[in-house]
Amino acid sequence: MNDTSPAGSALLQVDAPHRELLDQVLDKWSLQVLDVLCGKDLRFNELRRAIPAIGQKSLTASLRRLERNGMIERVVLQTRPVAVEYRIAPVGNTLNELVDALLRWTTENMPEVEQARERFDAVEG
Amino acid sequence: MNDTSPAGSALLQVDAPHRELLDQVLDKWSLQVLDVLCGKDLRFNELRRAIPAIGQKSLTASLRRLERNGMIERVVLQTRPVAVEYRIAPVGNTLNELVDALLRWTTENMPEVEQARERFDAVEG
DNA sequence: CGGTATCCCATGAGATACTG
DNA sequence: CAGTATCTCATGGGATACCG
Repeated sequence: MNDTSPAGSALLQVDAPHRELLDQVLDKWSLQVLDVLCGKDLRFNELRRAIPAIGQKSLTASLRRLERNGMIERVVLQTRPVAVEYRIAPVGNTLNELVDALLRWTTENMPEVEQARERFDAVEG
Repeated sequence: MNDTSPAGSALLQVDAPHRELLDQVLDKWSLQVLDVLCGKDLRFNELRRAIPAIGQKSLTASLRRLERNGMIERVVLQTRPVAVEYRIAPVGNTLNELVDALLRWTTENMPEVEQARERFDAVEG
């Protein structure tokens, strides 16, 4: 690759399948759903309580998307009335490890980020 | 932590500062802007050509956000007419390494993801 | 060249009501 | 309990025109 070739990975382009997958599993709510399910299996309403800010509609959409991509499994327990349990799939666990790495990155770099923000806001203030 | 404690990292909650930082530097376009700038420094219109799908407005917004958080630097070259160059900051480079890890994850798990999608789509068809 | 300003629309997501 | 259906609204982002 010489210095006139286009930089950047094609996998990150908005229409690329890899990028589409990232968008579907790392969206606003799925990040958190995945995270709480890594701790333990939970039922629908337990998830709602674990993530108080989420709405029914968003939780349902997030669960369906994560299930469709194989990150979690939906288990219908044959009780009366029926109960539904969600559990993390192995591949979902590997994704969560990367999310944890992102979280560690934010923690390590937060001081530097806040200094940058102060400098920026001071100029354009 | 026993098995009745709430699962999940508080840092991922929607109003947490760490989460807000992730949202600001990993949004739809910033991911790609960061990526192409990791290869080489680029001017505004060079960035537009490197990311054809991006609009002026989105590019400007993305660059400002990345600059404010210290991920990139905006350098005004004193030429005639004035030129502006954007370059990745060290902290931006460390972030890009994590994004690369995410991309590798998608590549490794794409076959399994596609199988999961087929199973899901076959049932709810 | 490197933006800013304005209008417009599609999507995400909250609130609320209802159902097997 | 575990959703579905509907309405509404805020935000992101595309298109276009203009500016120093």
